[in-house]
Amino acid sequence: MGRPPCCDKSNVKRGLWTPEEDAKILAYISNHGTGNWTLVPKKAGLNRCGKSCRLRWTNYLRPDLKHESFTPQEEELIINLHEAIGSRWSLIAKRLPGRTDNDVKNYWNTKLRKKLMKMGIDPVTHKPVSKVISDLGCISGFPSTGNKMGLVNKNLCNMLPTMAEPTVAQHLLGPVNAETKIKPLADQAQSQDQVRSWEHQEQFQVASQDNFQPHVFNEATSSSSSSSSSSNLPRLSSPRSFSYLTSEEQAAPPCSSFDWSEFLLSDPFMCIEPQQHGLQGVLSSLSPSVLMQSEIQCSKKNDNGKKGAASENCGNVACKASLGYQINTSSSGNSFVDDILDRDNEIRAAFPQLLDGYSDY
DNA sequence: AATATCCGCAACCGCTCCGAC
DNA sequence: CGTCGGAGCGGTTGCGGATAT
Repeated sequence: MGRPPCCDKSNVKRGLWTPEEDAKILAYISNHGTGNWTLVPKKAGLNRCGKSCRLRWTNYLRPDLKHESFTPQEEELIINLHEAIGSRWSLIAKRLPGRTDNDVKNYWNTKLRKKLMKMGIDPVTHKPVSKVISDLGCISGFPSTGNKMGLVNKNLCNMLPTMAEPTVAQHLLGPVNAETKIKPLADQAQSQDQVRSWEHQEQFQVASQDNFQPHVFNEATSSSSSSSSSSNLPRLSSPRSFSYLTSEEQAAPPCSSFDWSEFLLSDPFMCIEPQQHGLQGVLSSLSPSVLMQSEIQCSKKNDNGKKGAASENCGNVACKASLGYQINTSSSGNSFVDDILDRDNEIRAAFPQLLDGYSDY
């Protein structure tokens, strides 16, 4: 049984809002504030769904909203944040004072995506389109949907941004001076809980335009250590933060060689608990930076830190992170696609039951 | 001038999250 | 611990204006 609708859709007005309706909702909220949105239309004398009222307020009527066009700085920040965390518009919007998630999303879909494509950059992976096509062309030997290897393929696609190089910022602004490279978010964070708390808004919010600088600009302008910055604002690093490991992390031995069987087994659709296959070991061997980045990606479908932080979901992401790390540090001459195919054959030999019921490819 | 197409934005839809009970 | 319902999120749709033919 599905959930009942929040209101009787047939009896509420839909579509564009009139100035009179706007005036009513503004008057009501200025007197009572925002509270229970389901009660707002009734109390404000509007024949609208409460949800519709909330959207109208948050996306258009809020007094702190900016209605002018996006600045180049905002544009740059959106691109960098999209590269780092994907289409999490609400999180991106929190870094852009006066902008809503809807604003950012629309701006991305109508302007930035096309702009990147014109520049030959894939707006999903933020990689040059030619590289994406060549990678996917190799992978396309797998069936696209409907079987388990298709899911592995999907995981690989999700992972692609973690390998993005050169970066969009470099395309836009030229190469970054290596000496002024920023430290990754993870290095600035005191704990993973801090990152989670950023995700949960309070510290993630950027209050003033003074603090608001895309990190590429920070790279170019910070003279020495970014850690000495007076601002406590966290800066999201892009997925390329893997290459921004601290010297200690770089010196540390990479995590034990990546185990493809664990990667495949960790696929949630495999219905096998990753912990049973030593994933915890993989997790514990990852550098904090890698784990932190994983956390951000993982939180896409698991925002709630309470629920299953070490569950299969994060285990899976940790594997992706591990894979990305391994690829970036691999000295093997093979492409990662070749490695996938090789290892896949091994997996198929070792775990024939995994492919029961699925056709060969 | 009329029509077709494109584009940007506001709004909606369906889903998940999360707190209250 | 499970259920319920409000709030929030991301994807999609549709309208209206701008531009091209």
